[in-house]
Amino acid sequence: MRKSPASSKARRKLDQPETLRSPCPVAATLDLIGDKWTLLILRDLFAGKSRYRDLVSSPEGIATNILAARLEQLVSSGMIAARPSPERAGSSEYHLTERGRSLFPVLVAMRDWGLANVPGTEVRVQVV
Amino acid sequence: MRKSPASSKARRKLDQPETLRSPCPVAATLDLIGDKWTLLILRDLFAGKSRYRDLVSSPEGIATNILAARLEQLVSSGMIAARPSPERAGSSEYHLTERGRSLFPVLVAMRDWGLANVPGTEVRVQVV
DNA sequence: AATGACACTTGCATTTTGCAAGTGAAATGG
DNA sequence: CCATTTCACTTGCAAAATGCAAGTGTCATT
Repeated sequence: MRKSPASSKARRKLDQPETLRSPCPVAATLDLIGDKWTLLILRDLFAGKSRYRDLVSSPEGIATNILAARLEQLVSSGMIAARPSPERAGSSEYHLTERGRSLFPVLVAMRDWGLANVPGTEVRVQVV
Repeated sequence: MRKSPASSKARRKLDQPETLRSPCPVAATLDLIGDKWTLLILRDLFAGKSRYRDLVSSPEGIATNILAARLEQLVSSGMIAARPSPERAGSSEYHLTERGRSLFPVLVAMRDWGLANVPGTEVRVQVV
C-alpha cells in the first residue's frame, strides 16, 4: 500500500518531548502513554493482535484517525515496530518492541486495580 | 471560604461513566486516571502534600482550572477526600482514600518504567 | 473489469486544555 | 478598623485534541 506509516525522525529521541516538564519519571511516562487509548492499543498487541483492523475492532471503538495517530506515536517512541504484512502487500503489522513489552507491569497494575475497583469489569483475554 | 469543592452526586457511582466503554478493567481505569495530570496529583498526595497551593506549585506547572477540575473528579470518584483545613477557615485539604491509596502499584510501575526508559528522570521524593 | 476490503486521510464540529485575568473570602499588617 | 496580600478557585477565550463520517488509494477477490 502506501508509504511506511512510521515517520522516522532524524536523531530520534523516541518521541519524548524536547524538554521534560519535570525530572519526574511518572510525568515522563504519562507524556508518552497518558491518554485513554495508548495503553489499550498496547493491551491488544500483548494479546496477540497485530493488524490495523484487529485494533480498530476492539470493543472500545477507537476512531480510525486516533488509532492511526497513536500507532505513529508508538512507533516513533520505540514501543512498537511496524513490519511488512505477510498477508497483504504494502500493509504493516504492528508488534511490541522490548521497550513496549517493558510496560507490562503498568498494564497489569491497571488491570488489577480496575478489577478490584470497577464493578462490571472482567478479564476476557488472560494476558493483561 | 466557599462551598465544598466536592460535588456530591445523587446515587454516585464514583464518577465512572454511566456505561463502561467495554468490560476491560484497563479501559475502566484509564477512564478515571488516563490523562496527563491525575496521577501526578495522586503522586503529590502520596508524598504528603495536601493543600491546593502545594499541588499548584509542583514542578510540572499545572493550570489552576485543570487542578480544580481534577480534584473535583478525584473526590467524585472516591480516590481522595476533602477535609476542612486546620489552617484556613473555609478551605480544604485533600487526602487519599483507601481506594486512592490502592493506586500505588500503578504509580510505582510507571515510576520504574520512566526511570528505566527516559533519560533525565530521577526520583526526588522517595514515595513513588 | 468490477467490486469489496483494508489502511488509512480529510474536513469539520465538538470537547478539552490551558493562559491570563479576575473574584470572593480569609489572613495579615499598619 | 482599613488596606493589602494571600489563597482557592472561576471565567473568558484561544488553541489543541478528539472523534464522526465520508472519502481515498491500494490490494485482493470475484
